[in-house]
Amino acid sequence: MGRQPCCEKVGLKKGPWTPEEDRKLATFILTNGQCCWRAVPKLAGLLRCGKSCRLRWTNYLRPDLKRGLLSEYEEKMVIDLHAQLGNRWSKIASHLPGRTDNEIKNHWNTHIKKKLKKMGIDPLTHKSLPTTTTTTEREEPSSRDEPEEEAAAAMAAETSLQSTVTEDKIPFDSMEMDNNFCIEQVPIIESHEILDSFINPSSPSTSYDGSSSNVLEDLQFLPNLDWEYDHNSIMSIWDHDDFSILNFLIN
DNA sequence: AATGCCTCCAACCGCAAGTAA
DNA sequence: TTTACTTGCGGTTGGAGGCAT
Repeated sequence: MGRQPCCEKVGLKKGPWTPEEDRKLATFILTNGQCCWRAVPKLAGLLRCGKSCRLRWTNYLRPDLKRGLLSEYEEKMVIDLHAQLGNRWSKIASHLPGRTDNEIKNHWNTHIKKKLKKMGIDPLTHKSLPTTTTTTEREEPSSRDEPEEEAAAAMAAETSLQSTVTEDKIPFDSMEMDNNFCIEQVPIIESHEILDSFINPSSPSTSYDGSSSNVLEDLQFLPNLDWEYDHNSIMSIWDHDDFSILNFLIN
């Protein structure tokens, strides 16, 4: 028998998520936690398939995500881990707190791959490309946005980095740092953690315009939930337990 | 200013793996 | 063991925005 689609596709919305859809999904997850994704769109009142909801949450709405470009340090980590693990993006992501497999995969394909090629390193094997490599074999000629000096410096950095890589040991395991974060270990996020990240101004913003200080503002969460509270009011209820906070959110 | 090309990344697709009955 | 279903993963695509001409 053929594989069934993940959901009834007829009448389902595709493409970019709207702030309203984000708000509905986030509200649902806040209220119910992460449960059966297949049921989420129906229960949350979304015309999306469960898969799309899961992806949106894990790649974008999840409050523990970092935003912005990978730091130089994170980039080195990715290169190191890729040398060890290959294209196992989720495994690589599990070593980088707050980063998703999709984000790392995109960054690899758009930035790191090119960088390595310019440095004369094969991004697949992490070994030096043959010196006879022609321009047609490379994806692009040396370009306007990366001067030779920068490439040389990056090469030097990479060389020192590679010296730390061994066959059987990943040189740095970020799970040991900070809060022992690991993506694979956070299927359920406590409501207070979600709220904390939403409310904390240092939390990531969405891509709508990046101008506001938190996701709630970006999603226009407050007005749509008929909240009569401003940011300070939310902070003032912070000492309450989870249940009362959820009631506050829902009612 | 208009047009075309390029880059980036959010989101989709299909398959694999895991799990329950 | 088989079947049906859910979730996770990696490859790919499409569109928005930036840049060059």
